[in-house]
Amino acid sequence: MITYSVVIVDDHTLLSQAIAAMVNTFSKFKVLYTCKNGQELIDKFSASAKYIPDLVLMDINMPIMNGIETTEWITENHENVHVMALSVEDEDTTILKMLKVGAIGYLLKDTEKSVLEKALIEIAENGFYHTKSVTNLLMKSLSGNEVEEIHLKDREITFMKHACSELTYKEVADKMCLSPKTIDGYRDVLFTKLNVKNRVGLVMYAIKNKIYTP
Amino acid sequence: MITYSVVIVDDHTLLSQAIAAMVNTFSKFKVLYTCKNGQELIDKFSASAKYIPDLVLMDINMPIMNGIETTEWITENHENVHVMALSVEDEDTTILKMLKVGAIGYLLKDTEKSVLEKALIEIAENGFYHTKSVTNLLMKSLSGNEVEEIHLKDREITFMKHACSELTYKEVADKMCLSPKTIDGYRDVLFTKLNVKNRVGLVMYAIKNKIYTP
DNA sequence: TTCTTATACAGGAAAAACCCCTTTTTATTT
DNA sequence: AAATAAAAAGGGGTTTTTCCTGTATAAGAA
Repeated sequence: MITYSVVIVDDHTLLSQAIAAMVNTFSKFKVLYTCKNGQELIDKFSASAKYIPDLVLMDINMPIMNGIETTEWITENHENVHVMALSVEDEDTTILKMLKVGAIGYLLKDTEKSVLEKALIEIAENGFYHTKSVTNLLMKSLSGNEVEEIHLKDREITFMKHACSELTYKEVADKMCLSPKTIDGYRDVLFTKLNVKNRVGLVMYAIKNKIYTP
Repeated sequence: MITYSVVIVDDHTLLSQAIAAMVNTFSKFKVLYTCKNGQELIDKFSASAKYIPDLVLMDINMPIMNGIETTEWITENHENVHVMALSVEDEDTTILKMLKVGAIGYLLKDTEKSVLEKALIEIAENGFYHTKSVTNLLMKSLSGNEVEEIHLKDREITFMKHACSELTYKEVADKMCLSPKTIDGYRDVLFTKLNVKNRVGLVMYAIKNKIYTP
């Protein structure tokens, strides 16, 4: 019987080790090793071909190099390695971003063991796996409004972080050594870019997109 | 050899099953069952004495009945059951709240398998386990400023949830069927109660304390 | 050089948020 | 029923935010 090699990437060591233990109980799969972040994984891949698995189970929120960047690197450099995203959040845009950079599956962490096994088998044998919620999401995204890229510049991000505080805009301006009117500009640009109506909307966007962590 | 029975409570099924698998590899421990939230656990406890374990590994953020409430119930009704908190967040106040209601240990989810085993053994045999960060925290809390209880009423919480949106206060007033002036009142009371200066402060408090989940 | 383009900044006005203090209404207690 | 406490609402003010439109300036492209 063919066994597929699996690598797990997750900054929560306990979780990754636990999933590793679980995957090892599946007869068709064998965990090669686990990583704490994307950088570690790339280092491994680059070190030797024997560290390159068939499948990567990838958490999205990681320090140093997150799941999206890492998945992008994998699909660009090792196209025969399959990546399945594994995450606690079912935020629409996050899932889409993962699929966009080449993940072929997306599982929420609150799934059953048997579902995980089924997903792994399907990926290994057919090359794809999607939970129903992802399918729905894909349909939503295909039918109509495009999920366009929002590119934020460094200064906008800095401003947004300051906006997630109790500072007034004038105080933010002081911190950034800019005129309050310039800050007005940043804010207005972000309002239209991110499609929000006021500062609270800005704060929510920053939090949802990990620009600011409460 | 004595084996200790363990129950795992976590709404992320995958994680709880994975941890269960891991705990079962520890020779001294045996998982009785897993639960998705506090309510399920209480139902089990109440159903039969054979469902009452020696140890509970408890996640804090759960729907229906969270880790803090559940731990409180356990320590009140089954004082010989030990609870260890298991969480991704190392927010000071959360850890303190857990310890306050009777958890005897606190582990962050990014710990090593071996650390978990050591922790379980220490709890089972000595009845306590604290990671270094918790010890630090306890010292901080003991030396000085008391962590005083902030009691929020239902309407204040409802208001706060609405404040975490792009609605204006006037619109919030409409939603709650109150005069804008009453909303003004709620806001001002919360500002002093929670020691924040503006709406963003309110939003941050709500998020940090899981009153609103982005 | 001239034409863009991006960035920093301004004036002004209206809306919303914030603050303090008072009154009415409703519920609770005695 | 009267006293008291709490919740809801209002008056009127200042500050901040929001939303326009428009200008100066420097850097890069034609």
